[in-house]
Amino acid sequence: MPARTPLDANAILAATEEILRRHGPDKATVVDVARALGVSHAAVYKHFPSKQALREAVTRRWLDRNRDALAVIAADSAVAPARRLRTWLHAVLAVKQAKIRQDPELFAAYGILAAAHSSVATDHVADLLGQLTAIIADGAADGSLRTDDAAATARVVFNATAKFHHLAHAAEWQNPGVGAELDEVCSLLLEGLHAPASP
Amino acid sequence: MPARTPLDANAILAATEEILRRHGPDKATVVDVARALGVSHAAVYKHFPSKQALREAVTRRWLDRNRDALAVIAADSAVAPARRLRTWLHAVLAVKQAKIRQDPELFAAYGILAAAHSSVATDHVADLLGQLTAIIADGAADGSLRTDDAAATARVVFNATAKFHHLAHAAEWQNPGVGAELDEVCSLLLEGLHAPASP
DNA sequence: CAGGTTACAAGTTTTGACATCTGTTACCAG
DNA sequence: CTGGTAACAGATGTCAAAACTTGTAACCTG
Repeated sequence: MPARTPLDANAILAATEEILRRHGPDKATVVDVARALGVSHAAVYKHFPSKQALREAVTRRWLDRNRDALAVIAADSAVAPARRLRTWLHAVLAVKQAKIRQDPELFAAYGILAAAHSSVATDHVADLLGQLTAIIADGAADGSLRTDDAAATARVVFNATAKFHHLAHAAEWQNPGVGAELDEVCSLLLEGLHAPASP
Repeated sequence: MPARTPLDANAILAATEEILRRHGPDKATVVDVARALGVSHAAVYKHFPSKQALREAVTRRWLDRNRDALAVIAADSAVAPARRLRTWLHAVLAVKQAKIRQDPELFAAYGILAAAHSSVATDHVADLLGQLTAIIADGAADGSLRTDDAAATARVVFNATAKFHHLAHAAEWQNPGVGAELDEVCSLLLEGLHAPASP
C-alpha cells in the first residue's frame, strides 16, 4: 500500500524537524518520524542511509535557511563596506535571536545536533566567512578598509565577534544589552580597520 | 572520636577536588569526600551548609588560583599598557590551556561546576574585567590608549576576545593556531585603540 | 525497479525494585 | 559550644530484565 504523497526527502526532513521540536534530539527516533508520515521506518531508510545522515541533513537545512538573507546583505554594494560589515554582523545575531524566540526547544535541539555533526557546522562557518571576506574585499577595493588579506582579516573579525555568533553563547543573546555590545565591538574593530598604517 | 587533623574547610576543599578529579562532577558525593577524610559525611555538613555550597566554594577556589599571577601582569607598570594588554590576554589563555593540559578531567569537571554556579563565574569575570580596566586606564593616563571610559572599553575588549577566555571555547584552545589568532585579534583591537579620533 | 512492506538480529533505552545519597536531628566529648 | 557521631526520611541513583530502536534482508506492487 504505497503512501498517497510519494514521500520525498523534503517531506521526511520536515517531519524530522517536527519530531525534533516535540521530542528533543535525544528522544527523536526514526520510528517517530516514520509514524508521523504514516509509513514504516524502513521507508525512511530508502531515502537516508542512516539516522546520522538524516540528522545531518536536517541540521544542514536549518543552518542554510537564513543563509540567503545574509548573502543579500553581504553583497549589497549600495551600502559602504564599513557600514555593511556592521549591518551584516548585526543581521547574523538577529537571525539567531529570532530563531531562539520563535522556537526555543527547536533551537536547543539544533544546537546539540550542530555540535554533534561538526562538519556541518564547519561548512556553515566557511560559508559565513566567505560572505564576510567579500565585504572586506569590497572595502579593500574602494580603499575604505585597510587590509593585506581580506580572508585573513575576515577570520580576525569573525574571531573577535565569536560571542555574537557562536552557538555556545546563545544563552547570552537573550540579554537586552547584546545588540549594544556588538555595536561597541564593531566600532572598535572598524576603528582598527580604518586606521592608517601604524608603527 | 575526634579526627587527628582538626578538619578545616581547606582540607575539605582539597579532598573535594581530589574526588572531583577521580569521579567527575556527577558522581562526586559528599559521602565520598567524607570517606576520603576519614570522617562521617555529617561532619562535612558542619563546615558547609549544603553540597551546593561546597561545590561553589571549591569552584571559586579553582578560579581564583591563577588570579594573582594575572594581577601581577596587569599591574606591571614597567611594561607599556598596549604591550601589557596583549601579554595579559595571552596569559589568560595560557593559564587555562595549562589547566587543561595538566588535568583534562578536572578541567571538564570545573567547567560544568562553573556553568552550574553562575554567580561564581560572574564574580570571576568581574575580577578579570577589573584587571583589564586597570591596564586600559594606565594607557589612557599616559596617552597611549584612546578611551573615554576605561571600564567600558575593557568590556569591549573582553567581549571581542571571548573566544580566548570563555570556557565554552575550551575545546578550540587545543588547536595549535589559537595563540596566533589571539595575536591577530589583539593587533586589530590595538590599532583601534591607538587610532586618533575618527569621523 | 523505485518505493513501499513485514520480520528480525544486535544494540540501546526504559522500567521498577533496590541501594545510596542528601540533609536533618538527637546526641556525645573536650 | 565547637566539632564530632549515629540514625533516619525522602530524594536520587543503580542495575538487570523487558521494551524499543537501528539497520538489514527478503519480499510485494504499480
